Amino acid sequence: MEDDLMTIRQMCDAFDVTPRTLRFYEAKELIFPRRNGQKRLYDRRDRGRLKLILRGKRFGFALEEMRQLLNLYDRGDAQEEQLTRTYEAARERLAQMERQRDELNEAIEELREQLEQGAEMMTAFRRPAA
Amino acid sequence: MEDDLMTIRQMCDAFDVTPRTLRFYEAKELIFPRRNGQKRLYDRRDRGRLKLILRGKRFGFALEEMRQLLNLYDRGDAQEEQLTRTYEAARERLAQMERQRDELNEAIEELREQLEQGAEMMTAFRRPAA
DNA sequence: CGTCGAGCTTACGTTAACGTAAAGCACTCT
DNA sequence: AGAGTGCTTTACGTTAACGTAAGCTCGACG
Repeated sequence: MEDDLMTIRQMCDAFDVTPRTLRFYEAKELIFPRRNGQKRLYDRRDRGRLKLILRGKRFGFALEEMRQLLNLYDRGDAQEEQLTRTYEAARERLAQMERQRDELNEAIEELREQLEQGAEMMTAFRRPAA
Repeated sequence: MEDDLMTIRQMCDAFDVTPRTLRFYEAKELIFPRRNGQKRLYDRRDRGRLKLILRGKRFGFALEEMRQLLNLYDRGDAQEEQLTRTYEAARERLAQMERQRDELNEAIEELREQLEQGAEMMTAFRRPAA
């Protein structure tokens, strides 16, 4: 048994992405599938990277950020500095997300207040039931 | 006293936007300043609309959405239906924002967990103090 | 008279992450 | 042979909300 390779379609089904997406990530040098003739074949490593990429996206990382983080690991020497950098990138992102959440909460509160005032206006404008 | 008009620069200073932004909003038919020769002059109504626009932006409304909402009011007949539509648009947006906040919170939690695991890895990799 | 500053118009540039043709190869089935 | 399927490459299109640059006008000021 080789390395348990998958075609592009199998990948799409497995990860719920389009072929375009996989080719795009490849063009952006985030994954490096091998070829059989001209067809792409994805191995376990490719799947691992893709999984990390998709997870990163959920966290709001841009693709370019993910590329850099992945490349840090890929030097074979996942030494302290690399790990530290990744860790710090993640902590920074976490802080960003928390700020974003706080702003969102403020906006929600503000809008909620507006709506309450609006509700009063509504009843004021409402004509007596027919 | 007329209607207490302002130049584009005064508007920019007052609302902390660029001239480009005001001209852009005008091109998109969100505000309609009058002209003195070729210079724009903004009256109280323009300022009111701009204020609503910027508030809407904070709430995450797109400009096109704001245009539609503003136009509802502008028919002179701010009747029940118009108010209702605006009210519902706002409530919908509020729901969206809450969903967005919830997703963000999930992502934050997930990332936090990852980071805790990562912290363990870090200490494992750390070599004894020099 | 020259030019300076403010404002104007027109119009292309930016950014991210793909979507969407268009056209061609490689196999397989019938 | 023809048709169909799956994959490929190349390359332009999309979206929002402006940024930015070029070139013109107009009134004021020294």
